[in-house]
Amino acid sequence: MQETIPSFEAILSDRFGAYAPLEDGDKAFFGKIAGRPRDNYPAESRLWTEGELARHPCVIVSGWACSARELAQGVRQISEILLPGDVIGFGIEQRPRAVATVSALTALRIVSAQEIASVWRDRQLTPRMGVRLEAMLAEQNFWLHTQIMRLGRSSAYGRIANLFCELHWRLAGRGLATESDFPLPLTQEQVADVVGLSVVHVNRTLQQLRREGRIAQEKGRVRVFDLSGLRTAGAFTSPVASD
Amino acid sequence: MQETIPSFEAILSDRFGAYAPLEDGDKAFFGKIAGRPRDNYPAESRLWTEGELARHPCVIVSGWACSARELAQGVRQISEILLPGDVIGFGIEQRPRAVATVSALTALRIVSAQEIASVWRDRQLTPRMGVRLEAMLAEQNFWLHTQIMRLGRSSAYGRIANLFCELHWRLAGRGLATESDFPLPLTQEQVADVVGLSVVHVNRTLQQLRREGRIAQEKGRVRVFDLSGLRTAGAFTSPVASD
DNA sequence: CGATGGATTGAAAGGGCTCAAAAAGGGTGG
DNA sequence: CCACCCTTTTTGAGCCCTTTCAATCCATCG
Repeated sequence: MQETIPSFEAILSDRFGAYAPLEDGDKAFFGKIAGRPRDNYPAESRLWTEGELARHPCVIVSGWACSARELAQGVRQISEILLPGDVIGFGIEQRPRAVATVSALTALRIVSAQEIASVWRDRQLTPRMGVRLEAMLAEQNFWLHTQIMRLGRSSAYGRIANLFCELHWRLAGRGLATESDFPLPLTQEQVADVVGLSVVHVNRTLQQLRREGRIAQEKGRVRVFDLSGLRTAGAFTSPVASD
Repeated sequence: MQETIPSFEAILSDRFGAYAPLEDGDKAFFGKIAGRPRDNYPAESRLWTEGELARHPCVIVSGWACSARELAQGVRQISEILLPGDVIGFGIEQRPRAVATVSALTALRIVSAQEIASVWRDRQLTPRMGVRLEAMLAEQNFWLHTQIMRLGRSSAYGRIANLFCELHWRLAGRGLATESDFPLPLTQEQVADVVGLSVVHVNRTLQQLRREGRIAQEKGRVRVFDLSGLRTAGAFTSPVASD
């Protein structure tokens, strides 16, 4: 189903190159991280718990994760989805304590990346990378605001449309989605925890989106037939001026 | 109604002293900022617009502000409330472009504080202040996650109870609230834009809170009769382990 | 071929919204 | 100090979106 699977290094280049043009030193930097052994986590396992002292940052190699907050008895609200190439627990997330619980949504592979913490501290030493990290933080923040807008002022239909636009945009930026197609390896229950709806209603809303010919779903992927229409329906805005 | 109004410098000390003990150099730092002339904005005026290139950071001297995102025709969702002592547009908010629109909720007085940007860049030069800024960012992030939980998985009653707990906690931390009393200079419409409800329903929910004897309202202040009860009702958690 | 987790469907109840209008404040100018 | 205007708060009633509770269907897997 998925054409060419981009290598982890390619994902890193796409992800960070978007913020500042790549140079030779950068390749070495990414290579060092990419060369490290992976840690594996099964779906729905927990990486960090809110309130704990956080550990060093790491990067997602493959699989999806999320940060979330939990209420009593299995009620949770996911605040952001973390995709391959995203950094977990960098900057804000970990100082002094984890601000949210991070857990795997699918089977997850990550590598640790302590150098990100030091680049962040000594911004002067590697200015290009420092700028990227700031921009990355800003973008992450942008998506948090997006999530707030989604939950506060959108119908179920708009929430899901908007979420799909976000996922498409973010995945496309690192070579993990095509023009009209992106992976969605989540259960409807997990989607419900993102958009703050019941599973049942997520199901019905997805059906509506399909019935109306906006999307199709097949084997963990979503095909988008009318991206601009979906963006209008979800009142989607991207973090950059251009697209 | 309000006992002793803390000076701006006192607010700054409370706000930043919470993250790292104050020393002599800090007083000079705060004094320099506090000595600067104020800029004034009327209620509901706009400081920055989402997507614009941001300017240097500034600190709120008095009044409340918010960052928000707007949809068509006057629909908006406030993502965070900014209180006296809070920094506007520092770190994340401004690089490379403003992530949200910032506007005044009440009459607002601010001072510019470029030094915050430089402290942030050269973390090594003033490590104590650097640590504080990181912690402050982390706390701000914590409240964003709180807002997401509020909007995604709470009833109207829980949302407002939780919001009041947050405001009480944050204001108390800078000497602007007592044990059982905090200012709330917002219209019900503004509250509605925070908690993602209609004005009408905010009104009814406030009535319910009053009828049940949890709170009382008088002249722009809220008296809390049973803080721990309110916290339970709103599933409130604070950003620090202790309280 | 059961077993299991996920997707789907039906029906009823509820919470929150909308629309519209009245009541209550709060300023302002005379 | 009063009259007047504009904003904010309050109230009523009906509707609709979303939830809840149960069951059923479906696919994958040992």
